[in-house]
Amino acid sequence: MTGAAEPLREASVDVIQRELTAFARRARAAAARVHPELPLVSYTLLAHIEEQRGCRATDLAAHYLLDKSTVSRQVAGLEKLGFVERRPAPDDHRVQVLHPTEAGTRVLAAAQASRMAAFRERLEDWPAEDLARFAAYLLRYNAAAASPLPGAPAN
Amino acid sequence: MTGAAEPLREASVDVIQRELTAFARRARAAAARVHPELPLVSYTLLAHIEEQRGCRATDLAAHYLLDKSTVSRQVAGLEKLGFVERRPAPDDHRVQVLHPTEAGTRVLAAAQASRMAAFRERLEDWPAEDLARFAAYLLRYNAAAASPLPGAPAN
DNA sequence: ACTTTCGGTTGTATAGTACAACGGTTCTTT
DNA sequence: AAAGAACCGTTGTACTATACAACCGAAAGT
Repeated sequence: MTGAAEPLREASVDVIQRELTAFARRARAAAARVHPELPLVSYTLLAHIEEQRGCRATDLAAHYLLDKSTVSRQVAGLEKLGFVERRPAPDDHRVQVLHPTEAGTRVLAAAQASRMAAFRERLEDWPAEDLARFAAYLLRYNAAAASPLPGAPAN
Repeated sequence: MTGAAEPLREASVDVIQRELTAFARRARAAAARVHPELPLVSYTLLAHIEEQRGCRATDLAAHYLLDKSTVSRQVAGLEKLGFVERRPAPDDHRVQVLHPTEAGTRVLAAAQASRMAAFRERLEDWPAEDLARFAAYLLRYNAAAASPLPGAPAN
């Protein structure tokens, strides 16, 4: 067990828990404010698609821990908006490779820019060193969260 | 302007942006896994109610940047579950002060415990120093995010 | 060939949220 | 004091995000 004799750790974990939760609560509303054009979470998916220069729906589901159906609908939405394009894979007829369209790339760039601007403004007066450490912590935390806990039921 | 001649800052901000977003995406699902009993965001509201030892719905809305109607329904849900109680304010007949019930306090404690456990497990092998710094960064970030940006339209 | 497994879609259900309209209350202003 | 404004909360409606389960077609394993 993690020692009960470490109140400092406990307190830190508690704060982290609380603050990450607070952030999560606000995130959606904030995102909607920052880029109302790109409806939603699709922004993230589109970003991933673009970054990977083409990927399958299953990859998205796996990477973001989303259900297939959710991804399917999100992608359908993006397609209807004309931001992604599906191309059947030549070798495997089951998969369809997703690519951003010209419009998709454009809108994504715009959304990323305003998003970045919002973050930059909030982090404006942070020393570079703290920024770097904060980034590293988040990466580390999320990496741990991504892999299901060892003993978890993983349902 | 934040200097364009600081690629390190940019990179850090980018990572922070991405990772916080990733966290936000997963948070809800994770919360549902950790405490399915307490339907979700309600957990946060209930926690706030308890912490404040009684508060009004409007306070919740203001604090969490939620619409009145959303809070109204959340509270209604919590009440139906028997976790909060409304008491009319003696002085002002418009407001109703929210208090956790016995059951509410109990379930909240349980949820907090399992939530904490999950976080603790994920943060298990972090040095205490890093935990403390991570917590501080999150506090700082959220404090900045809570106050609407100076130039923001705030629509 | 038969059966799994895999990638994706669709049906259905639920949580969370917003906006707009409304009903009472209380406070302001004339 | 009467009229109007501001405030607190609820309800109607709509939409996004999400999951689970059932399904279809294609591919891989036996």
